[in-house]
Amino acid sequence: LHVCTANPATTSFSPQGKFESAELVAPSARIKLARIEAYGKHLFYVFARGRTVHVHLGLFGRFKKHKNPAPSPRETTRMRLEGDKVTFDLSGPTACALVTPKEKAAILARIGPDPLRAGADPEAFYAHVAKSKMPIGAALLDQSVISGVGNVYRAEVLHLLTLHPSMACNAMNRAEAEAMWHLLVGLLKRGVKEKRIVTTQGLDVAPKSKRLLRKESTHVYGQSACRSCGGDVQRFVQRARTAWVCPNCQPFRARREP
DNA sequence: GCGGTATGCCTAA
DNA sequence: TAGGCCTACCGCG
Repeated sequence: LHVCTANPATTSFSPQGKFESAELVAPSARIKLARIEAYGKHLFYVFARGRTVHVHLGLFGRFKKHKNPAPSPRETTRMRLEGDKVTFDLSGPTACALVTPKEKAAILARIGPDPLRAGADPEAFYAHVAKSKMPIGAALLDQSVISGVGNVYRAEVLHLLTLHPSMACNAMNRAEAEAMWHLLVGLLKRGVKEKRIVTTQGLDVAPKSKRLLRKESTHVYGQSACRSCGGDVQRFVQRARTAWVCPNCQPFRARREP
C-alpha cells in the first residue's frame, strides 16, 4: 500500500547513526519531514532542504507506531520518525538510505508505470504486453514492466480477468491489456482506501475475526478452494513466488483472441 | 514454544 | 536457482 500522509511536525534521527555523515540526524539536529512520495513500492521520505531517504519495505519492512514517550530504539531500528505525540520506528526494510537526486532519478527510470499514480502512462505497459512472450504472471511481478503490483494483486487480477498466469503476454489483445490496467487502478485504490488488500465484493455480515476478514478478501490468493466456483486452487512457483490459480475459472490460452 | 511461511528483491554462483 | 535479509503470524499440539 502507498503511504500518502506526512505529519509536518514529524522529525527524524537515525538510532544507528547510519545517516550521520549526511547530517540527517543527531537527535539534537532533528529535521522536518516535508512529504512522502510513493512510486510503485519505492517510498521517498523528503525532509527539509530536499534531503531524501529512499525506503523499500520489501517483505519484512514495517513501521511500528509508539505513543510517546516511545521506548528506546532497538538494534534493528533503521529509521525513527518522531512526532509530538507518536513515534514511528522502521525495521526490516530492503532499502533505507539517503539518496541524491541523481540516485532517485535512477530508481524512477528503472520502474514501469504505477497504476496508483495520477498521470501514470500505461503505454509502456501495453507495449511490453504486446510483444513479450514472458508469462503474464511473471510480467506482473516485474517492476520494470508495471510497478506496485505484488503477489496478491497478481493472483487476483488474473483471476478476475479469467487469465492463466502462464499465458504469454502477447496472447493478450489490446482490450485485455487495457482492462488489466484499469482493473489494477481500481483494485489498488480500493486497497489504499480500505488500508488492506480486498478484491472480493462486500459481505453482508462482518467477519468476526481478523483471520476470517483476510480469508474472505481474495478469490484465489491464499485459498484452497476458489471463492468463485469452489474448485481446487492450484499453486506453483512463478518468478520465485507462489502463483495461485483456479484452472476452472482461468483456463490456459495459447493464442491471442481477436 | 517451534517451525514453516510470507503483500520483496538483491546478490552470488 | 539458492541464500540472505528480518519480523510477524499461523498451525500444530
